Amino acid sequence: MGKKPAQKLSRREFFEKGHLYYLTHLSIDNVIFGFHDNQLKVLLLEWKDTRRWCLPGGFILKGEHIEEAAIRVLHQRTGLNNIYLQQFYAFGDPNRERSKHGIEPPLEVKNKSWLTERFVSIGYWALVEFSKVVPKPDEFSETCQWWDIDKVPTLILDHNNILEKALDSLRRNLNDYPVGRDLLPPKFTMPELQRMYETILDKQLDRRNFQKKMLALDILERLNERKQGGAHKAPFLYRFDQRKYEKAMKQGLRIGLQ
Amino acid sequence: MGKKPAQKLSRREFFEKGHLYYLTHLSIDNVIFGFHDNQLKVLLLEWKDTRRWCLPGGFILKGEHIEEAAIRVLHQRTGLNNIYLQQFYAFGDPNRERSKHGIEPPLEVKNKSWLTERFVSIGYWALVEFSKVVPKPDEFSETCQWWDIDKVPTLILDHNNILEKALDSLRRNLNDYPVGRDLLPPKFTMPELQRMYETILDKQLDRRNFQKKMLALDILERLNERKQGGAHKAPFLYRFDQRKYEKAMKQGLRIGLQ
DNA sequence: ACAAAAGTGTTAACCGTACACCCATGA
DNA sequence: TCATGGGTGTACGGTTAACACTTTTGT
Repeated sequence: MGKKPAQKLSRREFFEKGHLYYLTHLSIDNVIFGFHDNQLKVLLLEWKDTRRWCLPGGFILKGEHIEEAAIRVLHQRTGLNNIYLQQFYAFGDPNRERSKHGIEPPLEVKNKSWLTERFVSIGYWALVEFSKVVPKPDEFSETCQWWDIDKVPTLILDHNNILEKALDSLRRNLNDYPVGRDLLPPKFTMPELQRMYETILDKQLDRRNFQKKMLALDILERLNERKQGGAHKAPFLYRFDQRKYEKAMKQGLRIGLQ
Repeated sequence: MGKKPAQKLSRREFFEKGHLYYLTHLSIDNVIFGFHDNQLKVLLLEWKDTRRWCLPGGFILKGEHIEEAAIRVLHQRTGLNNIYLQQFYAFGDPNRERSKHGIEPPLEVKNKSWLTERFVSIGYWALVEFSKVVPKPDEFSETCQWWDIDKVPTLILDHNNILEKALDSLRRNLNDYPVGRDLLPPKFTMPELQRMYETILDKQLDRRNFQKKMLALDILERLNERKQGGAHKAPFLYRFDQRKYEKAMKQGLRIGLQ
């Protein structure tokens, strides 16, 4: 008890016996951001029964650090490892009960399941490289797919609110820490980096000042290559200097974008 | 069940039956800051049995918002209402078990109590007016008193770490939101306000530039009184403009102190 | 040749910082 | 009258924001 179940629980066992392995009343919700086609995206799941969308989440094993749990969930949905996760808020409204929102466990276990109780959820956000993700639905969901951040439908429970708060936290983070490495491919152009910032901040930035600021941070390395194939002048490719990036990650920056 | 217990639980009932009223595996820890004698203070409790110090904390009733729980705990220890509380982090190390840190429930209920399990704790910090607080120990503690922030002893569990993180969060908050109203008496002088900032930031600030910045925020109102009784030139008294303070609280500031 | 995107440089306004001067008060 | 703390103003330097010009490329 308290360890990882020796074998995967069946759906029914999960409802009936999950509380033997997982912490009750507590869940994790991950807001997984990606960037593609000049759009900020978020990974969502669609429930099998209700056909409603939600954030990828999960529960905490009894011997597991909550961050480990978040990492595990992230890995299960995206296949990715070594991802930067940021805890941003705990959601503790007493109305956070699945039963109050039309999300019932199967009839045969109703009123017996730990899942009908009220849950406090701890929110994490993550930034991932869009192209590397292979979205995998979990056993309760039909599909797992990316949504444009401004087209997200009404989600279950307070998940829209959680997403909102995650975006807030991410934006606040933008001015104090470097970000691009996790959202962009290893090599990228300055205009691409700028689009990313503009998309997250939902704000237009001056091309020339942006370039100066980014270079002044001293975390970028310009390569002797240009991105070919565009319709116009070929822009230089850049990559992050790993060492300097890590350092900036630790001690913070003060970017101050317009 | 799930409601507030009709009458206060005895110590033994609390250990044996607490899980009927409170969420298991979940606790609240409050870091309550005060300011007095040019010192930042934090309110701590001393356990009866182990004589060790800890942060004032508590548990979440089944029908209670986690923030309500934090407010309730704050009220019980300080007697204060309407206090600004800020959630700053959830602590989820699986080693957060009382039993692993020499904090055992009474022998007669050992191994039967929900309190021996591992707990995830949600941290809140609060700023309170030192002089208004009447520290009240809870039923498990001997004393409840203020400690200078730089003289805090070794606390139980990871409470030193929680305190550290709370200070971090408070400092980060300082540059984005107004703060003084909650830590200072209603009328205060500019030097007093400056000492408060200096103490929290642990940094000396230029007197003249500080004054300019604070006034530029446009949340202070200078009164036609001066603080008498000091050894030197009598400084003006100020108070916060409530409406403007609230507004700044919502939309944030960008102070940028040296 | 032209439009559109990218690279580079210049300037003026603003802000943060350092510092000087005067005033009030108690010893 | 002197030391100390408080109130107010100025000047310098660096940063930010606004903007102009040139280069490259596909059509």
